[in-house]
Amino acid sequence: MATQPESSVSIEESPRSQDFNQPFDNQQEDKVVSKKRKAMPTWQNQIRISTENGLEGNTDDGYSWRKYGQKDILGSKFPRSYYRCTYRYIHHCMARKQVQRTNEDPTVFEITYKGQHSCNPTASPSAAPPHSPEKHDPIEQTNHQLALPPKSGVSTSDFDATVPYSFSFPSTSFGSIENYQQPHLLQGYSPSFISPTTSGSNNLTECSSYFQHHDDSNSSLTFITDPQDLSQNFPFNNSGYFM
DNA sequence: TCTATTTGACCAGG
DNA sequence: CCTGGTCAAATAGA
Repeated sequence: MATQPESSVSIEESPRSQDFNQPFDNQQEDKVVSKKRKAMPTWQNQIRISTENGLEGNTDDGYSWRKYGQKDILGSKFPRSYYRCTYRYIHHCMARKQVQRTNEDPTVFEITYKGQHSCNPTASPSAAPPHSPEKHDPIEQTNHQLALPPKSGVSTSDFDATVPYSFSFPSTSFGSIENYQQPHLLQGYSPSFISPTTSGSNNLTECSSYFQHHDDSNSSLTFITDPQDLSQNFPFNNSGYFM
């Protein structure tokens, strides 16, 4: 049974009192429910899904995401999906992703990435060959609203590569996921903070665990793509958000 | 059978 | 008080 990832869960993750457990009974609630949940890099990306080709709809950035929740956002016509790295407990990958379809343009998906990946992308050839003709990517599941006709055509990725984080998705060139680079800003931070104790497995991937610093004011690693950049995609409001 | 997804409820922050 | 975010249990699919 030790093979089950759950074992790790019980060890790493403490049972969060939720139903009928008093949070006061904990003896080490010191870190339980950390007060500061922020202090993590956050950047947004807008992915436009061409109605003619769902290729862009492939929000898969090369990592394995597991949906852990969906909530309706006030003012948003579509619910927001919450994803977290599949290897959260395996590699302490606290990377999360939020996908929300814009209210005005259902073809545009606003993906908000939170945290950095401490695991390697699933670029494994055994998992997804670069020549994958077409994978049934569930897009954003909730496509019942607007079924995008699957079609194999040219991908007109209008995605702005203005982002300083080389966040260009393999739109036209599939298979070059390896050059997927995350904001190197992390490197400039305190990468010396590693937890070799638990993930002592085999440094298959250096954990650039930024984790939470003592700071929570605003000097955190919160960086978002230039608001102006968003304006280009969102003529609705230059405030950075629609509506 | 296992894994991923779904849905509801709970909690914390503003 | 309301909204957003997360977890946990149940269900579906492979």
